[in-house]
Amino acid sequence: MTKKEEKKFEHFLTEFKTIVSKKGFKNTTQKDRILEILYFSKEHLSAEEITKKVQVKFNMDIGIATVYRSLNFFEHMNIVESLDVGDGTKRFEFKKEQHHDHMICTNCHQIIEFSDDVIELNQIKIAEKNGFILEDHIMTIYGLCEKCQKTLQ
Amino acid sequence: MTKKEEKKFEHFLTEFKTIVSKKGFKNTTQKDRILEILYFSKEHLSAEEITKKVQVKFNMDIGIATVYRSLNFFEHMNIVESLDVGDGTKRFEFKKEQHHDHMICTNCHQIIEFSDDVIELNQIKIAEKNGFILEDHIMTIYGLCEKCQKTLQ
DNA sequence: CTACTTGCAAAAGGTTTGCATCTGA
DNA sequence: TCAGATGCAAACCTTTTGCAAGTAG
Repeated sequence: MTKKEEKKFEHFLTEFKTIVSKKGFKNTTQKDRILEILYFSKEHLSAEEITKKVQVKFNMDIGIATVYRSLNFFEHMNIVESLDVGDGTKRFEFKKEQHHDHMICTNCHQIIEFSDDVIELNQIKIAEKNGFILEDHIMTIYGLCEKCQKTLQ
Repeated sequence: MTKKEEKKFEHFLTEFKTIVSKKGFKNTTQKDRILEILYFSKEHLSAEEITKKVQVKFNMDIGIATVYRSLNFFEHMNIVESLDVGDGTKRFEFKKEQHHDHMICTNCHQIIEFSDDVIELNQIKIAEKNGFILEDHIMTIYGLCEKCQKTLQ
């Protein structure tokens, strides 16, 4: 990761911790580390993977329960979102500024991210039409990726 | 359910059982009953709910393992699909002719079905653009339904 | 007959919870 | 100081699996 990205993260973290304090929660090293792993991860991580990455990168052992509790906390704080890939575990990712959706290979579980304005717009329309207050949405396309198409031939 | 719907189901079941036989699998009363419950259910059912409904409607006890195995079998046969509502259980529904997506209330977990041609079309485009062979897709919108908007005020 | 199914109970696997201890503010 | 956070282990829940017995074709 570049110096610039690091700065960006540090800035985000400082701001986030202020909000946490204001809401009466406490900032801890554990939360910081988990967040840092999520922030810089290009993959969607499971709780167990996060635990391991924290151990490797920061030489710090965190209880898996703490990881789950932090993840739920971050989800409530709306800075992390979870995703069901269909491999039996919940996976988490840092919520980027711009929304995106996922395309998942049913064979190798590889995840490709994409975003599409037309779909975004239509989701809003549909929610309105049904009287829903839109909170979030998941659009996941399942299929065979190019690599697996060849492998399975 | 009307007589006409019953006829339709019987016809479907006969046809499906022929395919099952051809593929070398066996037809059983258990599978028939589970399928009948799914076919006529307006809700998306969990394995446990299906087990209970079979017991009530047909006065027949089915092991939960059998229900799960049948459900997986039906999914492979492409006549049933599963859905993650976010309440900790997998839910199943009979695959209707026309595809539809789901809008789920994050408070009461009520499910509204909808379909939207624009979204369907764009999914195909996105899959193509990324070299995926489209198999399936999930489009789920999360929000607060009208009822819960009032309740939570 | 015999390969596929079922049912039971045990196992598995992910996630949550109770509780004593610790710690940030 | 003390409410919130952590870590451990146990508990929970849903789903899967091994195996002996049953049954469709």
